Amino acid sequence: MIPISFATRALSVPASSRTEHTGGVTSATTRTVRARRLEAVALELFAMRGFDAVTVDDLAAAGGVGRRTFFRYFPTKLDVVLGELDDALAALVATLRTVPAGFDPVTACREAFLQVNAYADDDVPALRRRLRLIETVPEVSARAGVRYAAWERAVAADAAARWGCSAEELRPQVFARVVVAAMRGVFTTWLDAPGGDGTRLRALVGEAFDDLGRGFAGPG
Amino acid sequence: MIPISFATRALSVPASSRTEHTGGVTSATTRTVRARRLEAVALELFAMRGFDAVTVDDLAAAGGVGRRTFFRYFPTKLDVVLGELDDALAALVATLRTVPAGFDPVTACREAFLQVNAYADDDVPALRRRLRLIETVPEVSARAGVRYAAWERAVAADAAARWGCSAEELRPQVFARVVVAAMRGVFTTWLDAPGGDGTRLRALVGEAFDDLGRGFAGPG
DNA sequence: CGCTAGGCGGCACTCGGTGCCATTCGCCCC
DNA sequence: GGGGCGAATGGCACCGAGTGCCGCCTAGCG
Repeated sequence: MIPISFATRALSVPASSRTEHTGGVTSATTRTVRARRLEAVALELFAMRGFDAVTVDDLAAAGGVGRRTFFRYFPTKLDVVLGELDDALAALVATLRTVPAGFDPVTACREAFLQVNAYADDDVPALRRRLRLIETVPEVSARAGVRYAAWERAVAADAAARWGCSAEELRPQVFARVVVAAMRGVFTTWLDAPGGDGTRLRALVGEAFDDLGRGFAGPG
Repeated sequence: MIPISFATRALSVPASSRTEHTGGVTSATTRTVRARRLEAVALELFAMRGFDAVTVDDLAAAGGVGRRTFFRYFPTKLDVVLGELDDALAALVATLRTVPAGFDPVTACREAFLQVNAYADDDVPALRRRLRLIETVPEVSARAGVRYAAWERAVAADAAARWGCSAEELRPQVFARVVVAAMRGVFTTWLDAPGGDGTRLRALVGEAFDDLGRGFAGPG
């Protein structure tokens, strides 16, 4: 994650960076660098003025990029907030694969999600800002739901394999949705309690999976 | 639910209904009647041409209504598909209130959701069409998520009261999200299995709550 | 040195959604 | 019976997101 200072600096240099042309064949690394800067600048603007009050033109201008180019980096204004959710999905799938077949889905998913949610302390402020935006702006939250659909499919497939049933059956379907929903509930709780750090987040993930494992019928 | 034949008929009479003016103080019943017709016509068009290929102008014209008026009945093109979700929420809350305080949240929610999902056989085809649209079009699905947020708040409040804790704590937060997610999983499963009727739907709801109550750690 | 490929970005367009405002019509009161 | 009154209507203009098209510019290569 790019430190905020970078974003602030970029904001104060609109004209010079405006004319910067990487031009021609842009390498993949250059591409992600630009995307990250665009992202940092955007989050900065959203935090300052609010999501709705910032137009895509603003984002493009502040990032020193044409409006048309902005949409080549992000399919949607909403997706700027969501960031590298797809990378996290890949990590999730990879971790699920490392858990031996003998373990039940709850255990497997607990491991996988603990892994995915292992944030360094330096990344926590940016994460909180991002999640706050997701929670605050309904449209962004909705878009997150769309992106999480792929996670649900992955979890359903893994669970079905471990239970020895089809992924279309009720149990893996419900389990998959429930796991992702639980994670979003964890984020909400973590976000609303002040001063939660990375360790606290992982603890909450663990608790949530405890609940999913033993069920909600018993006492807390 | 208005039978499909009505919608088809309305589609073939654009000009005459165009000039129909209820005018002046439209009663609440007239209003819902118009909304329902608009809705039926829209679902018909969506089914024929696909959601994206139908513009709001099309919907308004087919419903014999100005474009501006259309947006007075539905806040969004997406919401036409979602229908009377808010009425269902009210029913949910009402049912939750009737369950005595002694019962645990899982039992209370089971009752409430069984109640809410009690569809007459006549309504099932329309329901399936609606749900199919929600499942197929990602944007609509996302919008459904936004609308369901109110359900989650209601469930969280109820669960917190029964557990004697705050609604901001982890358990009610996770439980609320999980319950709604489970219901959406139920819909998916029910929809994808051919020939499921209202009874089958309620059976799946029951099964899902069994899972939520006893947890996913044990065997199926 | 010219060619080409590919990123860039301006331009115009579509469509969803909103504010504004004149119109129209039912209803109530005079 | 007629004149407001209030509410729904819907036309119009406008904004912002997203897309297709196309000319431009630069790096790399023959």
